[in-house]
Amino acid sequence: MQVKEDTATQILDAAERLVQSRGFNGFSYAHIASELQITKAALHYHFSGKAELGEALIARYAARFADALENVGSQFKDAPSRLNAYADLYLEVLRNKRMCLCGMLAAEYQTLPAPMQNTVVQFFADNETWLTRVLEQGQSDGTLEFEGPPSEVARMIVSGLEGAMLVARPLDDVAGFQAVAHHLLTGLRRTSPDTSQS
Amino acid sequence: MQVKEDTATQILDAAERLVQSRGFNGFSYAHIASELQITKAALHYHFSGKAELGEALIARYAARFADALENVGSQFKDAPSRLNAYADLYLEVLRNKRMCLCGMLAAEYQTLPAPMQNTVVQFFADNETWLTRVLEQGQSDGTLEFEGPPSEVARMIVSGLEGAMLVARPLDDVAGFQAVAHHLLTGLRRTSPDTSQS
DNA sequence: GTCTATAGGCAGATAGAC
DNA sequence: GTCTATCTGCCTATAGAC
Repeated sequence: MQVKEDTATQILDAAERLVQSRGFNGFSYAHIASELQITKAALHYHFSGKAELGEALIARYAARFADALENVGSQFKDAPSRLNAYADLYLEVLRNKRMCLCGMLAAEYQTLPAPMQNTVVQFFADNETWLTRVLEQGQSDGTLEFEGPPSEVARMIVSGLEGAMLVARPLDDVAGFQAVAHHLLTGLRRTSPDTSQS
Repeated sequence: MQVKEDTATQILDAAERLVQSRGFNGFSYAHIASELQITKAALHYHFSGKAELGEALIARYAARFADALENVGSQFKDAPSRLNAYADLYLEVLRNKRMCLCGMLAAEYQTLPAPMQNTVVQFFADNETWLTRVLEQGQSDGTLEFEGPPSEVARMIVSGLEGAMLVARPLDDVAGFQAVAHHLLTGLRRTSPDTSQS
């Protein structure tokens, strides 16, 4: 592994952390420049403008997330385990004291350049598609049980996890996030521990 | 009712709408001024700075929300109805194409002045307290059934609704929000409609 | 209460040297 | 690739007239 990443990657890393903690309207080229000890002008060499940097940011994030989903799919075979692993992806982001990149951008949606808006929407659509398939799988093999269309439940999972991150950060309550994730997912398990009489 | 509200109220109304749609870092005094057809300087007469305006904004929003919760408590007596009415408060905000004020500020939390941060946290705490009481009531009288501490379920409801708003706005999908709210709340009802054979 | 005028700073961005 | 220097514009905020 190289000791130092290339500048473009360093810029993306810094920008990503800044957006996930402060929002797209809450950071500037000056923030990144001072952190990397280079000038603002140098940033423009790598990313022509803030909008282009933002697009690159979402593209990399979405690609990384897609990879993570693929890993989840290969490491876990049953639907409940896949859902747990999915929630753990969010948990790791929160542990780094960050909001989901696209969750943050969703809040600022109305102020974003159109290309960024479209990519944010695509991110949520892709997540729901993946979740829908997992839910259908669990419903078919009997490991999951729920009412209504799987796509609606998928939306509930995405919404619940995004909202749990959103609320957990001001409250500085990682355990609260985990509790919400647990409640969201255990409600879908067919083999609930012991709710009624055996 | 008066034909024209006083200027301070008009400013709060405009600022509220702007923050709920664009975020605290996504609007400026210039936006409000042009909307109300007055100058930026006039705004400073009513609210000395953006931070003070922000504090006033949350204070009014929280007071209004507290009133709404009181109304819900007096209009509906059983826990499931109260939860439905609670979710409808969020639905109305979304119908106006807005994000919950404190949900938006939660995203921008790290960039907010300290007094605003504290009030945002208080908002969520108050909501969870109210919901916890409703959940305890429903659990006692048997209209609700769930596992784990009521406070955790309260957190799940707040998180789920906030997240559902967050995601619904970019997707422009009010129906999706309603579906999520339905799934979140029906999972708590003891008398589920007809999940198994009759 | 609202205005004009302006201060002082930071934003995103560019030109051109090295 | 990175720099210095600079531009233009918008930001929050203030002074002082009306």
